[in-house]
Amino acid sequence: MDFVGSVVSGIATLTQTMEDGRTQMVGLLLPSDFVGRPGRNAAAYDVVATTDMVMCCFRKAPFEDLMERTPHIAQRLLQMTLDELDAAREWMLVLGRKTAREKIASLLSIVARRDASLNMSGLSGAVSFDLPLTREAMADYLGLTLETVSRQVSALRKDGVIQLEGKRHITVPDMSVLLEEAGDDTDGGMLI
Amino acid sequence: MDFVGSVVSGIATLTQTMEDGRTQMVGLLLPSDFVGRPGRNAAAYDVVATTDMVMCCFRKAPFEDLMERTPHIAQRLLQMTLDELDAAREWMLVLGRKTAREKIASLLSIVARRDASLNMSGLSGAVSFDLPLTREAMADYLGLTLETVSRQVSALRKDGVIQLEGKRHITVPDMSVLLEEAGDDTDGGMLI
DNA sequence: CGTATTATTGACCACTTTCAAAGTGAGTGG
DNA sequence: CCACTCACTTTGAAAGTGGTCAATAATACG
Repeated sequence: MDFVGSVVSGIATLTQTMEDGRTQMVGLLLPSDFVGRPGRNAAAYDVVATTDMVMCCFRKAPFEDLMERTPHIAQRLLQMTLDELDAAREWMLVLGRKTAREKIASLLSIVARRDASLNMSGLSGAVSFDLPLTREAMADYLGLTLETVSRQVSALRKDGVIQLEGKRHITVPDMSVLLEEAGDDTDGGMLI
Repeated sequence: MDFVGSVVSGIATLTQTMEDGRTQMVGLLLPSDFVGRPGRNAAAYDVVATTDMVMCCFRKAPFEDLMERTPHIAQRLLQMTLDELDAAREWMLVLGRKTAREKIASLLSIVARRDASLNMSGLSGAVSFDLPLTREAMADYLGLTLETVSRQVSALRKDGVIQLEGKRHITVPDMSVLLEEAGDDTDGGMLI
């Protein structure tokens, strides 16, 4: 990669893969996210677009020069990287300690939260959104098999925590129930 | 936390905990590591010293002023944070996709590698080091129970992959065997 | 309409956890 | 010096969660 850039539209995934094919998603690139490592030459993971994408790219050398001359760019990148680090570490808790059902609920709350902040719709009352991932992608994100993902999504539906229209459109009648299922704090904290 | 700083000696852990007590270690702070988030007020996780420690601290406000006036500090912190992000993401693969035995082997190789680079000893031939963690801390790091950790350490010993002297001192007769067990690439890549 | 992709469901099994008991070793005080 | 305690570790047996393999269903697309 001899460029860096930022996502304008579309979705990409960051994944790591073992020799025998096991793969783990380690990040999701959404509009406004930054791509690339200033000061690095090798990309540590696979970056795969899952939809058509538009990106705004810069050649790396000129970008690094710009960074030398404009200190606030490095400071801004530092803030963004710290946010990514927080997200990665939160995900480590999900991967290491949560049950399959809690993992699904965690993923759905994250997507719901992001969707709400994007549409300026609140999180009180019913929340409705599209899942941008296949069952297999969800499995790779959550460290599960796609069969387990399918089963747990069905279980959450049977228990009334979520409603499905088609395969991908999800309605959450009561966010606090979903958060309870995710094992997160029910009360407070929800600053979108 | 109204200060930032850097570890001089000793070891601390970063952990996240759920209400019901399940905990996941999300990072290890070793000598030379940086602690704190310039530009943030709240710490997202628990920081716990597991040994006596010496740290070199700065009050946050003056440090942030210094960062404004010395661009290279932000650039250096960006590099360090990118390294931490890479480590966190590599660990996501371990947590999400590896078996208990592979997790143990992965942890041991990381400690061995760190130890080797610290002592300038190579990784060819037998490698010997102290584990700075209890079984419980290993379990929290790996997303396992301490019983499973104990069983898998015993299994690796029975299979001759490692040798134990006491509970904490480990000898690896052949690093490539351990790396094989970790599910990592055996060949190449080992630049310490 | 047929094929390919994605998703659901079932049966069975393996791995990890849970619960319980016993072992080890360092440090303390009689 | 030895028994005692406490923290850490090992080991066993039973239970449960998620994985594997396999068949079926739904959906999209040519």
